[in-house]
Amino acid sequence: MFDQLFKSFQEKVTLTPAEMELCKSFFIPKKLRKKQVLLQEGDVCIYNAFVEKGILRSYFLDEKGNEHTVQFAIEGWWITDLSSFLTNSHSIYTIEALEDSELLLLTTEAREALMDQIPMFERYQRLLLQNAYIANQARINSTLTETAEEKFIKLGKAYPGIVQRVPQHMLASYLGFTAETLSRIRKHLREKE
Amino acid sequence: MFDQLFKSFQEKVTLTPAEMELCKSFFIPKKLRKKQVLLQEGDVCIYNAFVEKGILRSYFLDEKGNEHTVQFAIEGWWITDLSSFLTNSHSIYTIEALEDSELLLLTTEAREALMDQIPMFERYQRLLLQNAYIANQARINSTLTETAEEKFIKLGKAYPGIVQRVPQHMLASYLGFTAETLSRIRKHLREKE
DNA sequence: CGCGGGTTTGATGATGCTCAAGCCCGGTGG
DNA sequence: CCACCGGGCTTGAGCATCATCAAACCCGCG
Repeated sequence: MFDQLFKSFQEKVTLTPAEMELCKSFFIPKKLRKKQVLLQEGDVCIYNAFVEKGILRSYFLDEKGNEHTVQFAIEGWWITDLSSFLTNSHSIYTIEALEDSELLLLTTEAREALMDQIPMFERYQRLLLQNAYIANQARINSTLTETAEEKFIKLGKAYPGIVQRVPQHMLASYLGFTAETLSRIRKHLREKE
Repeated sequence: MFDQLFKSFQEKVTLTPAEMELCKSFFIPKKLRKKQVLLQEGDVCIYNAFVEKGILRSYFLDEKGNEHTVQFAIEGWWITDLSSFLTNSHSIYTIEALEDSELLLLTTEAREALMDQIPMFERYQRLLLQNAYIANQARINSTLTETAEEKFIKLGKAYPGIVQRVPQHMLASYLGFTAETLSRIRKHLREKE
């Protein structure tokens, strides 16, 4: 149940066995079926979710009704609406499971308590935030400099696990173009070889 | 000299007068003339810079030689290449002054020391990072959903201080389009009224 | 006064979007 | 077991937005 989580800890910080044991009590295990929703647009996001198994995504709708995927999260990743979670504001995002999934949830209070009791957990959280910030910066640069085809190729290289497990139109909405465009890109790549 | 910095502290956390006094010794005051460079592409970013006076920007060049502005920073803002600063990697960005400016610099070591000695400073840093993350998320959403004209209007509303003080082509490169397009957008907005 | 960076304007073109239709395939109910 | 349904993917035609390239203009500064 906590395999992926502890693996994630160990990649960034060092926790004692006692601390790991203590951790367990703060997380709420939760299973989601495919298409079930963890956070509904308009609600306040009260959970930081860690994915033990499965795959989720967050997305929002613009005024024209177009879907924009913000993030995917597979095993070993965190997902939440940080803006809503941190400021208790209403979220514009929806977070849903794309496969049957197993999560470990952390409420705001549990997170604060953990940071108080285990200093290394605060460090872990800060490192996560730093990495997320840097990844977002890279994503902005990518939208400014790359063509649709380059973005898709890069995504495939960076996250092959995601490209294979997710419907095409969601990849397209993540990369910032339409499903039709992605279809044509794939055709073009096929014809190249 | 520290007016803007202490103002920024007070907006986010509470420091005792003694802590404020202690802080001062960790910062390195630095003046930059217009067009002078704080961080050169290829170097490792060793400073977190706080702007007391003036205005700076960070930018990078893509393979075609096009300039992309990443961030502007006016009085009361921080600017750095966080990715390079935190991981000691070579920066792809250049940071330069757009006007004669006065900065307060924080090295990696000074930052760590301050976080050790003043817990509220660590909280302040975390809040900055959170805000930066949220702002980046909003910027990504904006590029996905808005037209060039909408982006420009929004920028004017959000940061009128920047729009007035910065050359047009830098605004365009920040917003993700060309100087010619921005010129046409401005013409269009003029003709509307 | 002349230079040069920044901005404007015009003509043309590429990239990706929209709308519409057809196809493929897996799931469901008769 | 088959027919049907529907979601997702593909394909095509026309179109909108913005980029590119080139020229002219404007204006502050040396």
